[in-house]
Amino acid sequence: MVHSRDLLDLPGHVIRRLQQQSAAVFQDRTKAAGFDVTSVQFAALSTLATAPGLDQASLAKRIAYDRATIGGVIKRLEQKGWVVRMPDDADRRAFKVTLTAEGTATLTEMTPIVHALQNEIMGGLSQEDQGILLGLMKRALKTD
Amino acid sequence: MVHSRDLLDLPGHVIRRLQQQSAAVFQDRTKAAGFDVTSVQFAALSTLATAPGLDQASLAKRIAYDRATIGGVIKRLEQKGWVVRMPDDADRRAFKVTLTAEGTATLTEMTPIVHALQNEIMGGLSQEDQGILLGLMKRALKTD
DNA sequence: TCAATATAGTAAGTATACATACAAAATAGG
DNA sequence: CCTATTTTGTATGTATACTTACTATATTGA
Repeated sequence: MVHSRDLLDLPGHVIRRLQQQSAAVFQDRTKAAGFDVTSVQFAALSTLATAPGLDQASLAKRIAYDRATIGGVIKRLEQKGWVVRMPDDADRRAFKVTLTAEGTATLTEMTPIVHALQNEIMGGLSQEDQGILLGLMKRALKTD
Repeated sequence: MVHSRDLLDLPGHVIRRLQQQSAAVFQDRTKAAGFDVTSVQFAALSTLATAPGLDQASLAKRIAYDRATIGGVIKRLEQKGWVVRMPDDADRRAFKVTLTAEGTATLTEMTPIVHALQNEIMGGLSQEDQGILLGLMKRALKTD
């Protein structure tokens, strides 16, 4: 009996499914609006807009990624012409990452679309339930 | 003002973080118990225990993956000796996937550990809040 | 100051994830 | 019965994600 729990009763499984749904909605809506961007790339751009010249390791910490992953993300953002990497004079190991004019413009266009699709991520929940869900998820994050 | 929303106010971002936390807890706890398994592999094993001889496409549908991803997962489970693939006599395109004796034994050992770690995934939430959160997440899934 | 330690970014390896395309096989429909 | 469509599994390519290891550089502490 204890043994026969359905996968949908395991939070881990449901969270994975929700993340899948979230990523799919993000891709659909941004692509439909003419953008070729992932949610990770958006998070990076969004953070860099607030903190221009941030180094990769600090950026990784802010959006909760490891350095290796961020390296690839930045590389692709650079290839798209949305960010540039400049050597940090104060620390020759590090690169300062900054949005380009095009990156800034694209982010400005994308942001309202990304905000608008958030409601869709949580399916048919009422606004109130969405608020409760978001609040609980934030509290469930150990590094709030 | 509308523009300055924090990333943690975007459900998509929080869901991604929660999925990260969930995967990390899963890895830690299962590894500490001596198992080398991912949550996806567990979901596959768990489903195959209920439906022996299921083909890859059907398995993919049940745990919400595409066929390409499941192909790789099954391949790795096969390499570990936990499942076998047999040609389906009724459909020569398909393979019937079944747990081996070792796969069944391992799943039996792992299951209580996986169930036990679920509470940890949702951090410091009370049992009641965990229930509410799980319920809301399930309702948020479009394909409930 | 100088050796021990820590940190930044990269590389390599593994494991998801998904889109697209393909060959082989099954099914539907006229 | 035969063609058009669909489906199964695989292959390829792209993008996360994380671990371990490595080089270059910074920092710490005796």
